[in-house]
Amino acid sequence: MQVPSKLDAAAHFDRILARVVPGGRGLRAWDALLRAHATLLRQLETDFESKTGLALADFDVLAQLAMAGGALRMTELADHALISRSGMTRRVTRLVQEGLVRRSHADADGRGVVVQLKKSGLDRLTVTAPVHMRGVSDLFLRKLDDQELAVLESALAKVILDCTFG
Amino acid sequence: MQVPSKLDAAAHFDRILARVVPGGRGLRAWDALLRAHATLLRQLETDFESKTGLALADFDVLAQLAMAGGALRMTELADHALISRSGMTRRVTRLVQEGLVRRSHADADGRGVVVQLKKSGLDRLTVTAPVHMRGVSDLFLRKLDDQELAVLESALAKVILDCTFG
DNA sequence: TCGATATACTTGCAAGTACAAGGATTATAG
DNA sequence: CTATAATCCTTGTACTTGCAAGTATATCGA
Repeated sequence: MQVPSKLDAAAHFDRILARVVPGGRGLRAWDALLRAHATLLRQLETDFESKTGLALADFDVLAQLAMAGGALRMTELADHALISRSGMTRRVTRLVQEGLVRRSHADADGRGVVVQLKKSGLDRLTVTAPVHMRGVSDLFLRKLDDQELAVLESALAKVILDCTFG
Repeated sequence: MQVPSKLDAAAHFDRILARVVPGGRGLRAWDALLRAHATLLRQLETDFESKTGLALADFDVLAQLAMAGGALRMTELADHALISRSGMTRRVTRLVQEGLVRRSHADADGRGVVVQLKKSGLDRLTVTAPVHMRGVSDLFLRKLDDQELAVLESALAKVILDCTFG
């Protein structure tokens, strides 16, 4: 038989699930995490880019730099932004071309590159940050109460892994 | 001044944040969501692919088909898998080449394409599903108690949007 | 009935990503 | 002091993605 019957497929899959995750415990939470992340980010990226002309990924780099006091090494920047080092190299190249950040050499380490936020970058951040924060607030924060946010924060913090990208 | 001083950048950014999100309410929850998703998926994808030789994205298609009873239209499949229709076209093409699913025409709609899980696809799913479920269980479910999972499920369900991809 | 519009899927294309390899510098061990 | 290994970043390459346009079918309105 090439194509399993309708009932077979679903029932069979359910049995396999039940063997590893009894009662499907928490699987709906996992699914909700995937759906919430995918749809929220999709919407936030689209809205942000259309309103500001800036890619949300580029905004994130500027914000990470600002939160770190204005400068970070390439590797730190990549870790903070959750992308690979090679990806960050190209992203920084774009931001340098747009005049928002500058590259300079690390004082103590000849291999290192320090990315610095320029005034124009901080200005751009100043204008665009409220747009993004408003988006996060409207689509996420305002829909949840303080207790929910507290549980989200502590629970999700427990499952964060320490892994590098690329 | 090309490069803002260290204190300026961070303090300035904090002030902007505080204007839109007083007290930074819930922003750490948002950040935890992004980090948890990125690091968990990274690890799960790497582990799963190395253990089974199957891309996690392909596994997801097979699982969605099984849960739906064995067959879905292209558009439904794309919606379930949270990717664009064009992306699903290519993914299904790969799965057809591997002999795991088949394309057939929708009975009532000449435009439609129905993707059907084949026996070999269900077999592949049977072998690989425990690997993925075990990963989700180890990295996510087992680290959280029932109450945390319940709050995650209900809270995240509230923020899921109804948007299409591509 | 027939033309206009909408929907379903596929394909061309541009953009982004990660992996692997490479060049440069620093750290470590003998 | 030197050789080896480790680290930091960049570049080559292959792959994946989504958007926009194209083709085919279906639906709606006059």
